[in-house]
Amino acid sequence: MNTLAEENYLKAIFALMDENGEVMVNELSQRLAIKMPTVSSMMKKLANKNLVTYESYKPIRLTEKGRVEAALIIRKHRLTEMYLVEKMGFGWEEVHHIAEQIEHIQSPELFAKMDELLGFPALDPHGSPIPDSSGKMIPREYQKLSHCKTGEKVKITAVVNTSHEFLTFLNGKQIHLGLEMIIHSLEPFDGSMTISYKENKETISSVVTDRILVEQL
Amino acid sequence: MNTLAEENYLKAIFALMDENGEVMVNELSQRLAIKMPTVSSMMKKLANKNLVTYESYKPIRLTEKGRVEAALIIRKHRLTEMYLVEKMGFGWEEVHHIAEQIEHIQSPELFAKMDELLGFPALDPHGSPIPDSSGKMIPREYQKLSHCKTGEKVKITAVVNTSHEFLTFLNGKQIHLGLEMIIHSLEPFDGSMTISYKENKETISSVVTDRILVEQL
DNA sequence: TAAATTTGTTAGACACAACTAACAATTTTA
DNA sequence: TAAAATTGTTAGTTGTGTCTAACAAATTTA
Ligand SMILES: [Mn+2]
Ligand SMILES: [Mn+2]
Ligand SMILES: [Mn+2]
Ligand SMILES: [Mn+2]
Repeated sequence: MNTLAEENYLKAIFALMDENGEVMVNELSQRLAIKMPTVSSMMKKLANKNLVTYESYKPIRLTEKGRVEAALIIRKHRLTEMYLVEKMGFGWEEVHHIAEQIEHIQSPELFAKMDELLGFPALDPHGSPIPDSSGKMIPREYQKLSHCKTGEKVKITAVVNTSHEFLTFLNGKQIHLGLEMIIHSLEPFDGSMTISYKENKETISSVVTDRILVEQL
Repeated sequence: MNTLAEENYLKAIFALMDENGEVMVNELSQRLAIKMPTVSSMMKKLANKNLVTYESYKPIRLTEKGRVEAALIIRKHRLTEMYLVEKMGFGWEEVHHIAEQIEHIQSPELFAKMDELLGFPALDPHGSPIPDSSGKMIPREYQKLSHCKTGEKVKITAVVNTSHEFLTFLNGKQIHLGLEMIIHSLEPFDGSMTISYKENKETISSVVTDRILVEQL
């Protein structure tokens, strides 16, 4: 069994591999807010447990075993978030920090029950896919809203960042998953975008459009 | 904030004070399956944090602060057990080891929500009182079934031991909270008791009758 | 290519929470 | 009350996961 610290490293490596392909000690250090020497020595430990491949000064990669263990923690995280929103009435902005703790609970029964009560959901409340119980995850190939062009009609399928502040900002603008919108204009100078949806017309910065994933309608 | 280890010590001291009044290093050591020198040094740490009173070779007691912190962990434990049984469909024999982990989750919102969804329950699935959010717990002074006499009619109000094995044993005999029974006979030699309830007539040992709490009807 | 910057490792320290071995105090029993 | 048993402490060790200081390698910039 892996420790709490090990589990958090695995999850972070998984996310960084997803974003950038390979992972440097430096990146992992910043992501986890843990100093490089600590990360470096943890990588030796994880390599020893055959969860990552790692040689000094070379990039880090999850092994297949490591990838599956990371995916199963992410599964617990996302099932929990979905359960908290759908069955307990929490807002999508409230659940991440609770799931960050519950993802480490050791109880296959608990997560199997959540899964069952939720009807075996494919996505979490932020639109991210929930890995199956063997660790398989269907990758989402949606595009960033920031990459869309004027005149396009799109539907929000996921958000990239799940911080309380970002999601509360979206709540304030009544922006949520499934929302359909038209791109009115795109400011070339700073990438800010004017969109319309329902009765709203809003201008949002590229900081926001970079964190929203959409599908073309 | 207290560590996981500290929280488990506080809970154990609380339970032992409840059972025996005062707590010896030895008892705590056995209860937690942690060697005495470790317990001894932890007591210094907890005394330093003003959670217990402790002097070498003297019995351990929780301070008022320690008592409240212990009660709040027990509150989280029992709310969780109740939630798992009432809202998720677990059996009363399945929930203790899950609650043992979830009791350490730091999220007032999560437990407030459980409490609300459950309608602010006073008792957990094993009949134990749930402390309120200020750490107050109404003690319930039921008597052990083993102390009852032949001919008495009683109702089961709580079970003392919440191990999977004990509760599964009770399930097998269709014994549950709220069950009313008549004491047919009591064997003086070994304390075994013959009881009848519904269509059942069973003889149960004193190991069992010691762990069942009842009220007189 | 040489210097500067960034990235990473090694070495040594520390806090926490566990352990064993040895010894000391307290309580029970003879 | 003396011996034995039980209970508890002290001292020193271990493993985990963090840190800082110092140094080394790799990459970027001049
Ligand atoms: Mn999340
Ligand atoms: Mn986590
Ligand atoms: Mn319990
Ligand atoms: Mn616990």
